[in-house]
Amino acid sequence: MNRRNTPTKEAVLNLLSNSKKALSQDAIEKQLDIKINRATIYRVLNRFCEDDMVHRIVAEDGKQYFAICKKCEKPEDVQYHFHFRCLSCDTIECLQVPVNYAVPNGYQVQSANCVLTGTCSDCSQAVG
Amino acid sequence: MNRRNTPTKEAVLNLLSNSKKALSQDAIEKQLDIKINRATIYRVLNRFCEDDMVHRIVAEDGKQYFAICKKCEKPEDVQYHFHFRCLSCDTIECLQVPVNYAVPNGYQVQSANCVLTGTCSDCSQAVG
DNA sequence: CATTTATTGCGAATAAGTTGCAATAATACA
DNA sequence: TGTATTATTGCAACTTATTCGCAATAAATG
Repeated sequence: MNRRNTPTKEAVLNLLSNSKKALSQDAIEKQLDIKINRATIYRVLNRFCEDDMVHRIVAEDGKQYFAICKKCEKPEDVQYHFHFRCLSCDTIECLQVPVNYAVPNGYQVQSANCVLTGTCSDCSQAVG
Repeated sequence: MNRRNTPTKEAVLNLLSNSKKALSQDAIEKQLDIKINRATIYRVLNRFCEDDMVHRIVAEDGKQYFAICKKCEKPEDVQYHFHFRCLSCDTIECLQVPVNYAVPNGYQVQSANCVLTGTCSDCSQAVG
């Protein structure tokens, strides 16, 4: 199952690389210049996740969001970080805030999905 | 919009009260003795959440799970806590582990949804 | 250039959750 | 205790996110 390079793959990866926010399939489809099928976008994203190039966030709305962030490049340092969902501008971003936890004996953690929801700094300021 | 007491409401509340795990609508429907419509269960659960009797967790599977836990009784102390999703026994439970975070300036947090996924203590031991 | 097979598009399927509407039943009050 | 008010319920239909089967397309390899 060797991976192949396709325009689709490149386009999605570019978009994610240049985005400061985590993107949903929906958002990706809208922002792409080229028309790519919904199912294809999901498949490309799922492959990225399998290959650990991208991480997946599930927000309180139950939707999946995808992000590449600088911290992902040094996973030893900050394996899991908080995400922030802004209800005002409806975006999700990676925070430079590590997730610290100490689970009770016997629990084995394989992954963490931590999302804080509220108003981001941009939108908080916009009020004043 | 005063709340009324109904058998449905009581049954769901009882189930949640006696459950050590967070339950999905699906699980609730199955565990109930009486047959209650899917939509009704959701409406009852949503009302519980509005009234702060129950809290809602969204897991990595994108599904909603509902729980009453002791910590919820003293929300000042431990407002947010981690949840644990066990892939082995397919359950979600509240951990007595508080969520600590320090968001950057300007961010306003309204809620937190933090789920750790892996193998719970029961299932970890089951291997040996 | 030909072969292999990963990738794509399409349509349909699945699953979670919500909504409109009419019927039912819990509460308040005469 | 009977009646009016309206919260709650069941049903069916709808929405939205995500996946899947399948045939067609197009990377990679040699």
